[in-house]
Amino acid sequence: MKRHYDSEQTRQIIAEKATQLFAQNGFSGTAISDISKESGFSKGHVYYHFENKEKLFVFLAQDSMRLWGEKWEAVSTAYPSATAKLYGMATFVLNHYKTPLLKVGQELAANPSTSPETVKSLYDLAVVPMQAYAGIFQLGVDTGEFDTLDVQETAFLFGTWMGALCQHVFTMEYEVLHRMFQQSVTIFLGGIQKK
Amino acid sequence: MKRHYDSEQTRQIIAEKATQLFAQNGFSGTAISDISKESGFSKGHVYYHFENKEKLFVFLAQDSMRLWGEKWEAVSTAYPSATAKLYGMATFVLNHYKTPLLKVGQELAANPSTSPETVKSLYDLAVVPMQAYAGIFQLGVDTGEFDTLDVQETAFLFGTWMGALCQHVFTMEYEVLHRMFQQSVTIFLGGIQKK
DNA sequence: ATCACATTAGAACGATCGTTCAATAGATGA
DNA sequence: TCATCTATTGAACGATCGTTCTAATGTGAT
Repeated sequence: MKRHYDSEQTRQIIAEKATQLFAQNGFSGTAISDISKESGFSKGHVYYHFENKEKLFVFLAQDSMRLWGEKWEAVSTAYPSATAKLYGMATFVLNHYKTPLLKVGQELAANPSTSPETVKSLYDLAVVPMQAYAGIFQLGVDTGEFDTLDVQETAFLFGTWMGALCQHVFTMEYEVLHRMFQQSVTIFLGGIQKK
Repeated sequence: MKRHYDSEQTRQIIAEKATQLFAQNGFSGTAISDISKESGFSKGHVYYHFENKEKLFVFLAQDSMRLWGEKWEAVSTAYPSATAKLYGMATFVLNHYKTPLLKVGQELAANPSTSPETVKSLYDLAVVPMQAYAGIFQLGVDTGEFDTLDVQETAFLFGTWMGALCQHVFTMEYEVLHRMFQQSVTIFLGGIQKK
């Protein structure tokens, strides 16, 4: 049962361009007409694939976050220690910077006219990276690399910092930003490692 | 030469409500009609005081940033060391959280349709807090409290972190967030203090 | 009381937004 | 080849946006 044209690919293209635009210009800063123009398909066709703008965004955010989690799961095993994992995570976050969708999600969730289901979906999304961070810190405590610490709180603080650094991805050079990420981890580790 | 009604106060009210709305809902997420509704004055009257939306925002951002700098200048002398200043700065940032306008400024500056003068003005704005941060780190290096470090880079990293924590000001309780700020400074200090 | 001017409101504009829908074009199976 | 279904377009909608303009209203000086 083959597709007639390649509708699946069309949907993919729209999704990719939309992700990029949302990440760069925010939710209300991105128009369906922008997505249409950038992807090369008509405005009406976007609605053939996605019910509306909110649902489109939620899908993209969920999808990119799910992919993010899977990729990290696959990569993380290569690092031998919690300390190495933390440096690896910094580079990983930088290289998979679709996480800005989380920030844009905050914008959407904060808006009073956003539907409650959407808000709920968006809050649930933050769980994915937070669990990944928490896993590293729990490991570090268990192995004795890190001081005893509140794992959830530390994950929250680390995640906040990494997410904020991501925002500079459109205005700074990769090399410079990469050094910033590494430096951040070094400082962070200095604050939680066993003396 | 007194004002007829109290136009100065009117302008102040509009500015305050607008600042709050911009900080909470972003630039494109805030409509002039919102500002009108929230301040209690007509939409047309907003344009009596401010030329247009962009100029209004730039004014608010510049004004709040200038005030921020002055207040910190006045407060900072009370702290005896760079370490104490850094903890004080964290509380200060939390209590004067209008800094989110900086984040909103990024949103505006990233939008291609924003006028170049506006973009320039917004970039210049980040200088204010960055200098305040850099001052603390320079002091710490001079007094020997901190390890030798790149002052500008460290200020950038610290500022990024504090700014990101500010974003939670609308969704978290003050007490909890305050502990997060303090904890962040503790971790950060652990990474830069002399061993 | 009246005049001039500062202050405010509110209607109206063109543009753009998210969304809907009827019509078309391409592919498939009979 | 024809009918059917999917994929796609483009026009059109009502709402909302930033902005402008005109008219009304309050104030201080004369």
